[in-house]
Amino acid sequence: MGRGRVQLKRIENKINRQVTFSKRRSGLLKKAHEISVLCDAQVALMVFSSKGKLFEYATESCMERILERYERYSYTEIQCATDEIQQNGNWTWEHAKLKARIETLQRNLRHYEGEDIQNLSLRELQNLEQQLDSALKRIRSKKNQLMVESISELQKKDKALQEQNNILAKKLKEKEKTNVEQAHWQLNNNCQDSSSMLLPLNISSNGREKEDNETTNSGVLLPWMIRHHLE
Amino acid sequence: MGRGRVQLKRIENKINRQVTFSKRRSGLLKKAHEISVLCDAQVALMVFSSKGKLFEYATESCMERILERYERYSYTEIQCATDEIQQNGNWTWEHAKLKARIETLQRNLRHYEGEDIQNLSLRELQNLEQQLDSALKRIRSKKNQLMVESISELQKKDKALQEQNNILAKKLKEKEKTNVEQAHWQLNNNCQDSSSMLLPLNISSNGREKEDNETTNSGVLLPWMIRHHLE
DNA sequence: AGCTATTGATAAAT
DNA sequence: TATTTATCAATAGCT
Repeated sequence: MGRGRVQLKRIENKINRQVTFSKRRSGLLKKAHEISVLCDAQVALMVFSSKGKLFEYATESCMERILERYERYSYTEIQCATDEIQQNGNWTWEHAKLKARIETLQRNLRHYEGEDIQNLSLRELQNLEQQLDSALKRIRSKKNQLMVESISELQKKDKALQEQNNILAKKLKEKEKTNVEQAHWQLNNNCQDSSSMLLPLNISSNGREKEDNETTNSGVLLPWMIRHHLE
Repeated sequence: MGRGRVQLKRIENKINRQVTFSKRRSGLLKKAHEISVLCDAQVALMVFSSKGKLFEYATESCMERILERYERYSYTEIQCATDEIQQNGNWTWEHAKLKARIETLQRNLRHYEGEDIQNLSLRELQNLEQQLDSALKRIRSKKNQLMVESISELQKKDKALQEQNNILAKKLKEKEKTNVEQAHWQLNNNCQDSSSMLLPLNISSNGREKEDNETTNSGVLLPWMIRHHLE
């Protein structure tokens, strides 16, 4: 849609990004509303611009109820697990502790995200920098490892497919040869119309390779498409 | 889009509604993802089908953080809300929510620290890398800013001290001159022992500069030594 | 679940 | 920011 295909990656030009955001945002809100009306669904949508401004949509203008429903959906299991604690009693204390812990974690997280760093001292910034730098190194190394694995797996698959290909091509050749011989034989013996002679079937390398790759890909998940161990 | 214009009202035919829901839902999720990538926005989307099944999308697979951000945006007075809850007595629910949040936060933190990344997919690793990289940039920029400020402040102080120095040196010179004149005067008038004549006091630039710097530093905190606004 | 004819969304230009 | 226009994308109705 629009003058040219769009790459799914961050629009670098700031103006364009802003314009696109504005357009797509209204489109998204519209579609959210449409599905909610057409299909009788409950929808909640929150969009934060890169500048931090919030745009939201909620079916029947009731974000609250939908969020509650979402939380009910998500936390049912945990709720059961903590039923026991309820009887032990000191809820207020427990609650305060958890809240404090959350606040700390959130502050740390925001720092790791490079946000809310206005009030940090040089020393704290240096610690953060060091921490992030080493984390980044580890993550890049892991990413690299995954990619290397993925590549070697693909290469292995590629090799296997080529071999299979060769075998099939060989078989095909033999078959053609047999057909030709048979045709000759028929020609020599019966002297009939030669229109029944078959052209070579078009199962040459290109067409089949593609097909094989497709079936293979849809059947096997490459390492980077999934979590290694489902949680 | 499609074979005919669509009325914005509930689709009565159950089958059609179900099919349309399925199609539009995937379209909506796709568009939510697109705007989030293209425009660098944070998006959270929840869709409940009419049968109550939940479908969701969240930028960087982290619904929790976005919901928190939303709540921060919407209710600044969380503590008031807490008070209400306390009286309503729905402790179990609240407790479960807090615990889940802590768990999520901790997991995210560990990821930001480059730990527990064994089970992440390539895509998740890439998101992490991007996030950390941009955070690191911001932190380094902030650190740099602080250092530059600090340097310019020191330079300003340095300049002021040198001026003060010059003034003091000048005054001293004048004083010496006066002393010499006085001595001469005494000498001429009284012809007494000259052993009482004073040597110039050792208050030359080197010694005093150091002293001044020390007192100044202990009195004024440089910007990078403190949080700008104490929390 | 696939397939098209259509409508809808939107990127670029204004 | 709003409008226009040329294109691409989504999807309604069929199979």
